[in-house]
Amino acid sequence: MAKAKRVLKWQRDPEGMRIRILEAAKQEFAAHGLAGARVDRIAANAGANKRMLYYHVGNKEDLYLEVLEGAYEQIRAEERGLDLEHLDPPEAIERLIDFTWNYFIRNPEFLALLNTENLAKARHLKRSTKVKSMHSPFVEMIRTVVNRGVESGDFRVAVDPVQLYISIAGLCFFYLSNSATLSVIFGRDLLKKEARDERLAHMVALVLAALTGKSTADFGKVKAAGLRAPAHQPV
Amino acid sequence: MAKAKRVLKWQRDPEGMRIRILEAAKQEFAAHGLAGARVDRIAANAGANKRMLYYHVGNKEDLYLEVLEGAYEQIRAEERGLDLEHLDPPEAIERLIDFTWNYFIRNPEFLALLNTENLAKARHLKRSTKVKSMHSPFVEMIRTVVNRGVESGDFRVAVDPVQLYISIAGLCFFYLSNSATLSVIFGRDLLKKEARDERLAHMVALVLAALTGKSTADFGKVKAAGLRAPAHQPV
DNA sequence: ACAGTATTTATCCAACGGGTTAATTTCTCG
DNA sequence: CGAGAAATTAACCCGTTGGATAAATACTGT
Repeated sequence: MAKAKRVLKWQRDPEGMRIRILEAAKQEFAAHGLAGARVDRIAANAGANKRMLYYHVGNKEDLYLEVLEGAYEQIRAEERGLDLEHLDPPEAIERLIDFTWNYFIRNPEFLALLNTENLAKARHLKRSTKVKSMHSPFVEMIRTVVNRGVESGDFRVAVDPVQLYISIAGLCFFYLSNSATLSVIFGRDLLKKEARDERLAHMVALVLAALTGKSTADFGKVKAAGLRAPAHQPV
Repeated sequence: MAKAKRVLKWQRDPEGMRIRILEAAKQEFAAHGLAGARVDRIAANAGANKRMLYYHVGNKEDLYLEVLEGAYEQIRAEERGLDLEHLDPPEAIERLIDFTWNYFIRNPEFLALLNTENLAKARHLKRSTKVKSMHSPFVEMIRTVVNRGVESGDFRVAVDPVQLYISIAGLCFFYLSNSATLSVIFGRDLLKKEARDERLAHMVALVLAALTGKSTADFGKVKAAGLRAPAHQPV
């Protein structure tokens, strides 16, 4: 009995616990929305007791807001890492689209969270000074790129950077966020590798063609990346 | 007491009841999603007893699916009414964008329902033979328009109609579906009249510029409809 | 080693929410 | 006009769920 080395029933790890809780919450909210999310499932997936959520973060809505803020924080951080200054304008735009597209693919929860927040009419976001203070560098990046493009003659016209930003995001977002229903409607898997590649090529071609006035190879190639529609009745 | 002309407590109206239930359900599901929707609220807003939902339609999920199918049915019907045959290609494309844009504006519940269904990974849509059999005429319309455009020389290149369809829908969908969060991020109301007009002009200009190679007035005009970004830090 | 605090576990509960059962009223048609 | 079917109301049931309370265990500094 002297050897009875005291065996721990559990260890303290507040930081780790908090991280696991927020990660589990992110997955849960992304998968089921705010109303559909279950506090017990979050706790279980975090390997925690339900009480921990309230101890470390707060109630369900606090948890949700924290997740949402974290999601914005993350994308803003990655956006800042993208420097388009040294690229010539068309390449910069392509890089921008490529980044947006792949960020969305790598972080599907982000798309789901945005949809959930929009279902709530941005009720939480409005109260978050944190998010409102996190400005995306993209609009300014686009503005300078477009200006440079117009000066160099690469681009024919000036475009409102906000509109262009929303357009690029929209081209990527809609395809991915709605891939489930679109895949059913069109009767083909829009998320498989070839389909994704084809989509990226199309988006880049579309935007660059509009800006430069010259059609790039991909946009023009009829056969390229299966730009042809399959011979059937889609919707 | 002989005069006691029997006063009715309620009247029978199965068809009307069914319609009111489905309408109330559409609003409820659009406003709160599948998990957030409340059966009692649907009943109340339909001016009915909760039992009526189960009597006329079925359980919550049946109700949801019926609403979803109805939404697809409606847009398909309106789509068929749009004939692009007699327009020359650029005008046809503009008409297409205009229709899509305004349909989404007139039917915001449709956007919300699609988001809800995608959150559910299209689980219900997959089981709906009804929706799968309703083919949108748009892809075929686009195909012929693009072909005509290429032949006439209006368009420089052939584009996959499916990609173009998704792009047009995406440009409209994202802006409207995410207007709540975007409005907060950009610090301005994206749904007010001027903003909507500006957006429509931008989308038409973007797509037509890409297809025709010529920049239209709106796309080029720097001042037009406030294409200029406001002088501040958005996002 | 021990007192005090931080962290975690173990239960509990009241309200909510989907769905059901049973009674009531209206309508139809012979 | 009256009986049976259709439509609707009223009341109830019961598992789920967010949240709270209380007790236990692990750390930390002295």
